Amino acid sequence: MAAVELGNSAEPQTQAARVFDQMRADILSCRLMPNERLRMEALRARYDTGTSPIREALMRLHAEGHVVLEQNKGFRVTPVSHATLIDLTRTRIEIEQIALRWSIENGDVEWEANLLGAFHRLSRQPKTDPDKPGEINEAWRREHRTFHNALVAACGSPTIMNIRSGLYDQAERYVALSVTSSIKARDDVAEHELLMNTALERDTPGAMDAIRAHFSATTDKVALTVAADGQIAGADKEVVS
Amino acid sequence: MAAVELGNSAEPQTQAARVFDQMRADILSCRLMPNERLRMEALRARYDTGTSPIREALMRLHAEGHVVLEQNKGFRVTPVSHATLIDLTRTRIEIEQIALRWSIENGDVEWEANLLGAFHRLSRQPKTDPDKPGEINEAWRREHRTFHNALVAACGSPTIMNIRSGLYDQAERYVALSVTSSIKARDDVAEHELLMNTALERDTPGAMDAIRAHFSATTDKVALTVAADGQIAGADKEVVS
DNA sequence: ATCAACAAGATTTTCGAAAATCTGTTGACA
DNA sequence: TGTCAACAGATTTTCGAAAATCTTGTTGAT
Repeated sequence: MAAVELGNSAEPQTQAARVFDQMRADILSCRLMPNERLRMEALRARYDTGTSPIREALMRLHAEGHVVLEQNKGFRVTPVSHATLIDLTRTRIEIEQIALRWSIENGDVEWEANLLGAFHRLSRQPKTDPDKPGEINEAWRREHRTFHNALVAACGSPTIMNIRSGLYDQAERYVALSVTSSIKARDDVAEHELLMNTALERDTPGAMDAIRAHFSATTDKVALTVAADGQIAGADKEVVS
Repeated sequence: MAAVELGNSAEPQTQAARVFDQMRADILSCRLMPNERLRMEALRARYDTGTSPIREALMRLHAEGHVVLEQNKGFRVTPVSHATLIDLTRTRIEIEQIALRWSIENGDVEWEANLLGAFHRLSRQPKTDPDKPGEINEAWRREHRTFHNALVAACGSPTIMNIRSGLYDQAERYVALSVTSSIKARDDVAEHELLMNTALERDTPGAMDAIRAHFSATTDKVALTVAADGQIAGADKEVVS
């Protein structure tokens, strides 16, 4: 009766967990657009499973703030707004500063080594996809996340790390919305290098400034895409199977 | 089959939502003890509903960190530990400082008035239950929460407020564990008054110190109850119907 | 005496249909 | 012509049983 128990990656997963992961990825990458209605029937077809796992996944996504829910009116992908983006950024700056401050205090040689490695890998990745220009390079996104994780990895507080990754997820959605816009410009590498160097030199005030600058710059770019008043183009539509 | 449809407060609720609220309250107050196993059958009996609503509620509680889940081995109330309490407190101090700092910057007359009112109501509540000494006064707990909310109500950041209330919930569980211990001692009123006054005077540095002191003091009391190494007495048991 | 394999029991997880709820439209009445 | 009530269709929510999975206790071989 032994299923594929081997170590592909994480096969022995429950249905609901699989749907949760996939759906979450779909939302964060905006394959499911903000404010899009999520109908049971459509989702069941899309993820090929029963209603219970779908419902469970939606409930978890709801608790994490990725979908909203109205009584007996079903689920929607959490809408985006200019105000939310501003608030999110402001908060992220604060949280990230805490994490980095603690990381600088606690970081050991291992942390330094990992950080250097993560920066190197990131700096060698092109930001835009070589094949499909205008789209973001998937590998770059992975390395970018890894770099920022490495930066605060030594912070030593699971609670802060949890909060931080939740906020990172939220922000990722806004970035995904803006990929169609111009991606080029802006010297990311220099910003990341500054972050790394101030951290390695244990220059806490400098690192705090670098964090603020980096996040502000990112947001300014993204904010252009999200209309100051309301919705994003393409929302309100149904699930695309 | 018609249940109690009357309008106590917010009746027209979905089953799962009701179970979620009740169960959450049971966990935060430690009527469901840390690390306690949560069996479907027992929960269905306890909350008088089907498996689906229970499962949904558990999933949401899982996402909020109130229960943990192992593949095909069911759910447990999230365990407590000394280390977690320390980390939680450290983080709460930082978050609360941010919220209060912003609140002091943005607070208007309305905010000041509410804060004064909340403090007054809190100061007039006895901390221990007049009937059952040794147990915390339910009204006091409500007013206490209200006061701390009022303190940061003007912070203007939904994101920070969300994070904050999540941490408050987590902490509440630890406080509930320690109620059986000595509650008396320690001049809460003075601490809260100091918090209020520094805030009203827009003395941000003073308020930051007051926050740190207040949270540290609370935790020191609670920490005595949670063994430095491991579990709390009475855990590991089953659901008590 | 120790360990592995097996079987019975208990528990979680999933499914599909039934029940409850909401939305939009039609038609009657003022 | 405008308002309201009732109906029909669509959707969410719940239930109870079936399927899959894990745990525990027993047997048999080394």
